[in-house]
Amino acid sequence: MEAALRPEKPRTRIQQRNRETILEAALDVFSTEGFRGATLDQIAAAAGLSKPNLLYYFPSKDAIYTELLSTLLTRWLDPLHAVDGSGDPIEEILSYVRRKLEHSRDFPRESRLFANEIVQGAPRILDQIEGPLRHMVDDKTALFREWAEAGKIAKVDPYHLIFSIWATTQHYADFSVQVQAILQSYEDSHFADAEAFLMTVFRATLTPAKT
Amino acid sequence: MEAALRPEKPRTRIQQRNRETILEAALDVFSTEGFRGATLDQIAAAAGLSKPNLLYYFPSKDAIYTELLSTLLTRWLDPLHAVDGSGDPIEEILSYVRRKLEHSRDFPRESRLFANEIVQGAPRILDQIEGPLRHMVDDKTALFREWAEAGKIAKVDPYHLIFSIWATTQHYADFSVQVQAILQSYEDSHFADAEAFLMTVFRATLTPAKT
DNA sequence: TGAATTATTGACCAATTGGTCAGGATGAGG
DNA sequence: CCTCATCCTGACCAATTGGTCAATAATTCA
Repeated sequence: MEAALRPEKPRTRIQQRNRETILEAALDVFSTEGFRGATLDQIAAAAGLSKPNLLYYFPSKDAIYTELLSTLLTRWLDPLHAVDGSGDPIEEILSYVRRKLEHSRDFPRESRLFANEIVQGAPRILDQIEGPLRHMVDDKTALFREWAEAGKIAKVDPYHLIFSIWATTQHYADFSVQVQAILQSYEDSHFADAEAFLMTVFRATLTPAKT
Repeated sequence: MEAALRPEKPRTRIQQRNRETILEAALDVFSTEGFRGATLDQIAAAAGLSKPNLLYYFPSKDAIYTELLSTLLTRWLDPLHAVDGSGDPIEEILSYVRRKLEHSRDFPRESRLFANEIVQGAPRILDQIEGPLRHMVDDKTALFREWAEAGKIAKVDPYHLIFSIWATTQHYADFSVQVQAILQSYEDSHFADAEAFLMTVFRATLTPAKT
């Protein structure tokens, strides 16, 4: 049973190390070139391995990409999972924004890989989106709606609220070239400003109108 | 002089028609596959022409792509150009948001093509971004800053304001697959909701605090 | 109509790409 | 030290891809 779900675990140290090296290099290449744009030769070069050696550890280019995508998606969803009814609603949502922004700062390649996949029609991840992702969003929007009914946050469309959080936070990873070209900041210095700005925006949006 | 700036204008009717057919088909293909992912065969098939015939009208794959990109960029920037000091500041900015959202609804392929290019590091449009685009943004942020000083809009970072407008509006084109998977709306029906939501967000963000 | 210009194509090419395979190198365990 | 499994590679392959070219078809226009 276990074996059926996770058919292969790396056995030797070498396997462990090389699989990781490959995935790391592949993330670099796939995130800037997209699936079709990336070549095994590029990945092999980036990993410091020969192309046949890549294919000793992974059955195909597709397999590398798919593995990256699936591990990526869980991490992408994690912050949303953490949103629950325990704390102050507005602070809860603002924390989510903050976590997503940190995600963009700390894992920009993952964000770009995901962006590439979605922009191009999500050909190999659509079922994940229509399944788990959609369900979790449905869950959280229900929670947001409760909060709105109870007057704890302003009455805004919860789906579009989530979209706007995704859009504004991911922007700093996905469009970082543009952001840096405009701000002429070559480090991550602008993330602090971005956070301050987004806190203002979402606090203003979510604070209920005075009765 | 004129000729130097626009070295080649389509001469015959056939040229006019076929160049347009090709660009239209190429927009379809490039926007969903990215530059490297797209093939001349795909574009030729989509255009209903033979591959050598494509290359009779355009010198290379690159040339088709570049032509699309440059015409696209001007249209992308147009709405920002239209923002000036003539009207009420908040309404002026909200109009900009509305126009950008309409752009996403009416020209999603252009938006995705642009997104593809930027996500992948803007290899063939970076100078356009560092030049004209950045200058216009610098212009408009200066205007926003004046408005903020004068107390006509809230004091928010004008650069991040613009980023957030781009991010939230383009999201509906670039990530339309995701949006539609979550909302399960297969038409553009959600654009009206998105507009209402974004109007709320930016009005709340820009309305100055009561003194 | 007929000559000149423009449009179109099949056949072809060199380079690239994902992937295979037989055999050799390098470990780990006894 | 020997053996066996793991690891690695050069050489190779078929398919794809951007692009060329000579020859043919269609238009244009006098």
